[in-house]
Amino acid sequence: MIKIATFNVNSINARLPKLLDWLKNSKPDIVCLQELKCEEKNFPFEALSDAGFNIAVNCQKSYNGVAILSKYKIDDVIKNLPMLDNSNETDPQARYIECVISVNNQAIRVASIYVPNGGSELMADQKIEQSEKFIYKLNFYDRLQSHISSLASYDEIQIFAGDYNVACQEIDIYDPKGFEGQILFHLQERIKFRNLLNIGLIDSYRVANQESQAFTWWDYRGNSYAHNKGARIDYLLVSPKCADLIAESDIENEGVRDQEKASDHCPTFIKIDLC
DNA sequence: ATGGTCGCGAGGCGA
Repeated sequence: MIKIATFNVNSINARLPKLLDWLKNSKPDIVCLQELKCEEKNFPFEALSDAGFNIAVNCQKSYNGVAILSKYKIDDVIKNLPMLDNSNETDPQARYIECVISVNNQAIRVASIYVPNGGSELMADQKIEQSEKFIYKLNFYDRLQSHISSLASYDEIQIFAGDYNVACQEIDIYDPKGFEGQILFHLQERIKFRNLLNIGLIDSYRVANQESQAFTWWDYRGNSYAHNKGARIDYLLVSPKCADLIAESDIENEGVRDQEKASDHCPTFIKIDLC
C-alpha cells in the first residue's frame, strides 16, 4: 500500500517543525508540497532527506514554489507547464513540478500543482472576470488541461495533486451562496476545474466519500477553523488507472490544522494498492 | 465591521 498526500504548507521553513512531525505521524510515501515561499538555496534539503525522502523542487523567492518528496526514486522531472502558444518563455511563477516515481517496477506520474488564487483588489466598477490575476488563473487552468490531455494516451497511474484554489461543488464550501461569483467559487473557474474531470480525471476524495462535507483550507482571519468556515480546494485528481487502485482517500485536519503555527491548509491523501 | 491574519522581509504584496 502506497500513501500519497498533498499539503499546501504556506512557507516550508516556517512550517518545517510541524511538517516533520506530520511526516513522522502520518507516514506518507509520496508528498506534494505547495507554497514553499523560498529560494532553492534556502530549501531544507537536509532535514527532509534525513526524514527519508528523495526531493524534487521548483522554487521561487518569497512566493509560490512546489516540491515532491518521495521514499522512492524520482525520475524525469519537469518544471513549469508549457505556454499555450508553445513559446519557449518560462513561467516566472513556480507553480508546477512533475516527475515519474517507480514503485515495485510500476511507474507513477506525480505532479505537484499550485493553481493561482486569482483574487485581487478590484478597481471601482471592475469585475472579477476582468482582473489580470483572475485571467491568469483561467489561463493556468487551460495550460494544465492542455498538458494533462497530452499525457492521457500514456495509460499510466497519474496523480495531479495540489492546491486548485477552486471549490468544486456547493458541498465543498461553507457558504456557497455567499461565495457565488467570488474567488474560489466563481462559475468560470469552477467550469475550468470541472473540465479536468470531463477529460477523465477523478476527484479521488469523492471515491471514498460520496456525501461528506470536509474542507482542506480555512482562512486565518475571523477564527475560521473554530467555526469550520472552510473550503475543499486541495485535491488529488487521478487517472482512471489510478482511481481503480484507491483503497482509501481522506483529509487530515485533526492534529494538523488545529495546531499552533499551522498552515491555513491541511493535508489530503489517497492510499493505493499496487499489485 | 469594506475589516480580519499570516508569511516574507523590512513596506506592501499575496493569499
